[in-house]
Amino acid sequence: MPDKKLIKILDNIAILLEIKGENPFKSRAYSNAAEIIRENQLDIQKEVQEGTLSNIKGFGDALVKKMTEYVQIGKISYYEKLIAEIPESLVDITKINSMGPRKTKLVYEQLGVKSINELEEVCLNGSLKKLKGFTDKSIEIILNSIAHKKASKGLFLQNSVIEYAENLLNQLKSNSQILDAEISGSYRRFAETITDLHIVVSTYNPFEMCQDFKSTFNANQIEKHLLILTNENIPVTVDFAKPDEYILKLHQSTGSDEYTSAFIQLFKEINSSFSFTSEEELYNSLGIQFVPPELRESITALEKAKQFKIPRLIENLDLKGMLHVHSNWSDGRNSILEMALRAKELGFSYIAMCDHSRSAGYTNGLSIERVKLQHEEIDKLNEENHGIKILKGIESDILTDGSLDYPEDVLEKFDIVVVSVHSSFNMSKSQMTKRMIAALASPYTTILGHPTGRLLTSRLPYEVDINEIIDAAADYGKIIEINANPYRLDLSWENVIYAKEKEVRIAINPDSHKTSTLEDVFIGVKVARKGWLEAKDVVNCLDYENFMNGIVNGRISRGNS
DNA sequence: GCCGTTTTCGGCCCGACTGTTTTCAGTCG
Repeated sequence: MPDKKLIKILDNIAILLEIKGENPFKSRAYSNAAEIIRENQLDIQKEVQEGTLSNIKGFGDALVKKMTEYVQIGKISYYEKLIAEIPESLVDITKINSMGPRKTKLVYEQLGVKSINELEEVCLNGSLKKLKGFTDKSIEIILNSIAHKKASKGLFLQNSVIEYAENLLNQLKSNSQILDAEISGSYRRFAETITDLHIVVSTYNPFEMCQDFKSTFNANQIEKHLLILTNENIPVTVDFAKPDEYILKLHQSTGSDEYTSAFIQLFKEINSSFSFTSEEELYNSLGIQFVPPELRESITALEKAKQFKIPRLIENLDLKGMLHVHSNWSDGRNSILEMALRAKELGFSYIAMCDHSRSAGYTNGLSIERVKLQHEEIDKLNEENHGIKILKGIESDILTDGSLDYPEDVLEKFDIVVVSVHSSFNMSKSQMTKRMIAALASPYTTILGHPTGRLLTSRLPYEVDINEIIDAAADYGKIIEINANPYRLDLSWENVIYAKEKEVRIAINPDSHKTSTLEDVFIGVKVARKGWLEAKDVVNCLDYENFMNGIVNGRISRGNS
């Protein structure tokens, strides 16, 4: 388990050095060290004690010395000195859009702004506009970004609480007097972001068990509930119930308010029993079809359940192809073969390498020459036969005019082309929509990547008419991706419902940059389930032959005999 | 601040966009 406090200190040093205007490469050395610890789950204490830290690339004499100090006394004096010089809170300001280190320094020195609230104040009272480099437009961007940040306060990504939630659950389940326990609430429904965790526990002695766990979790007790405030700052409620109440409580605390109140009404009309051994039995007793937790958002699901029209939703095992992954040819960590072999381990029979295209310079995007070399490597790997087929793909930038990033004679060499926006996010809605539709119109386009560009809790989607994009994808017969990166989940499940209505086919893609995140693809399956998708709606549920015949060979209408 | 299968010094991730810039600095992906 890497030391989160240390990672934060290193990241903060990097930003503070940038604000100070130090050598950017010195700053990068610190953020790089933080990244290495995070990525490799490095136990710094162990490395220091065993004297092995200096063997790790990225830790030179200076960093080893600072890490040793941290392990010995729990702090780094270099950092203490730095934050005595520049307020640590300036780090938060650099997270606001258009506020880089230089502008952060400027507003601090000229206006004494040390916090996001103070930044908002100088935006509103007009004093920021007097500074060089700030205009109405940039102030609008800053205010929007602050508003989004405030609105995201208290929201957690599923991904960020999963480890904590499961540990808690295991701790509860390991007690012999606890018969069953499950996380309910918006977490179980797989909401995009959650505000709290709710756990329901089955036991013959609710009140006693509640008391027993009170000290373990350092919690407040209200009757048969425990309220835990965690280090992660996410509020947790643990609800202890007797076995005969357990299923109803679990069910009641899972659905949305709208869903649950409609369900309770139905339940009162029909049922006299209150004790069930499973949720399936509960639904059965009402004479309606079982509704999977992901669908328990609106009463639509309940209506469909009455008509027995809930489809068999897609499951992890339905996926056959891993599309849209990156390798160390662009900004990925692992080689093509490493990515392929891990995908094979996860049960996939084909993988499409989709490294960045040439315009994405910061990602080491592929020049035309390097595309050729990569294709040679893929051919060689396929000849060697590693038990998984490797497809030649690309994630092509959609340029500002909507064109793709290579000439036609290069584009036609790919098996699949994922097209994505990575630049000029601040276009008007109509311009951005037009740009993306132009990309969909290209005969070389296979899949539209992360269609709204949002980053959950940190970046708003760019302005785009997503329904118009989905309509265009339907017209052109193009696929849209559910980008399963836990920060993106883009398309959102609501957009997926609309896409399904329009019969747009979906790809579930991890957009993974290393072997350890290939499993993110299964997070995308949850989004797909929440969007009512079946295996037949998702192109990477096709086996290799059908994918090649139906998607790859049918992609380009001309010159592809 | 890190690194070295030509380097112990001189590179290290680049290029487009934006603003008020008439030749450049800051931000972003």
